[in-house]
Amino acid sequence: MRHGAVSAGRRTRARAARNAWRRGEILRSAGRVLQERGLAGVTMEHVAERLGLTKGSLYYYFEDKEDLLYQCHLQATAASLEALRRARPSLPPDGRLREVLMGHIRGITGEEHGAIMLTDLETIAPARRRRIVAMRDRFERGVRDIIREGIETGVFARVDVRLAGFAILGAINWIPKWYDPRGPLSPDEVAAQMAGLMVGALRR
Amino acid sequence: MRHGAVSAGRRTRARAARNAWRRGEILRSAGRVLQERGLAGVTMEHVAERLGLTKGSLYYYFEDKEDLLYQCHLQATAASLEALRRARPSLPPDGRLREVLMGHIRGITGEEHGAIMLTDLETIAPARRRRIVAMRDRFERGVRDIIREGIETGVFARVDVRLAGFAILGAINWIPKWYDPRGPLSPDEVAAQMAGLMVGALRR
DNA sequence: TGAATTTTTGACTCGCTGTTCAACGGATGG
DNA sequence: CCATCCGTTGAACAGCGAGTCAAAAATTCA
Repeated sequence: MRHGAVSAGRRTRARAARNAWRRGEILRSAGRVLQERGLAGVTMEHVAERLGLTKGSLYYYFEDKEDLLYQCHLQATAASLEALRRARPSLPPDGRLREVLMGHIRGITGEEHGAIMLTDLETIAPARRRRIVAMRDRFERGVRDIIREGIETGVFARVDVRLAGFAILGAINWIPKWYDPRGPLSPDEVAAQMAGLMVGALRR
Repeated sequence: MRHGAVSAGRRTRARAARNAWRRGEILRSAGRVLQERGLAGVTMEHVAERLGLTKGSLYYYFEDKEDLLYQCHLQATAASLEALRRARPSLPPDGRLREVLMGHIRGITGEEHGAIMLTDLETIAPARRRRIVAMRDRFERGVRDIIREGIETGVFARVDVRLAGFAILGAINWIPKWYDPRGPLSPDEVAAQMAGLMVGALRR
């Protein structure tokens, strides 16, 4: 019995892990297709095809297409928030901002959850959209806080914090439009160079 | 006969002007709907509805949906190129860049051809796409040239020209994602402030 | 006014794509 | 070796939305 229970537990856990991995695979696939064809051109079949599945299978893992898109957004936004959380508070504002931005950029250029930031939130129903927007706002606020602190400390020039935040995040979110992973710059290099550029632009 | 010919000529010209105006109206309508619903959510019916027309009418002015989108892109890109052309060569690099960017921003935030820059070019067939890309490249090259000149003149800091160009244009192209025309900032104010921010970031 | 021309309509077709579901195979556990 | 459950299939359906077109309406011109 105990043995049986453990065994059952093991099975379930292994299954669950497999399941989660599959979900992740689908999300990545969706991210890549999204980047290639643009939101307007993505079909469930495209997403499935890329994994050698049929579109029917996708519905075993996700409620519907919107759910799939939503999870993509969620994951991408969560990754950026994670970068914010991770930034070592011991660093001065410029160093800290650099870390946050690099994390954000890596999340966007990496394979994990291809640049969904770009796609329109308009296609997602209000309830789900609110959650994404709330997370995104929290991230933006975090970035602005660092900029503000930098100005007060005298490390950064006296810019309009709100606008500067928008400008920096816009510059970053735009990266997928021109960045080619097969090009000479690795994701890490882009992250480092772009983050350096931004922080350098703020510094005085 | 001569009279008849002249009269016919007049008629044709007036008609053509009306026709062109209508086309422009449709493009503007498409631009606005595009901004509201995102490329994935735009239907021909939406575009027509906004003007009190039926979608059938649109096909009198445009070949198909792709053609409509293409013309939107064309107009927006042309406007930015125009800003580049207009920039007074007598100005120093920083002033000239400021003028170009302001023109570009006004084109994006204005009513004329609402932010199509945002939407994916992927939905447009290769032949047409090439033309848009060529124009966009010409614009980007123009901006980079100014940046380079500024660096050589010593007005701008020694940044990576390519990356700086991408960053600046990204920051600008992202504006429609957060800018609300009904907010406190007029399009001209946004243009002035953002352009100022960019040029200030480059200046050394 | 009447004829000619431009513009708009609205109903129709048709392909595409999201979604469902009953059935199937394959792995897992006993 | 059987029973069970999981994951996948592929066929079917439904609805949406692009595009068509003959006919109607509006406009222009003589």
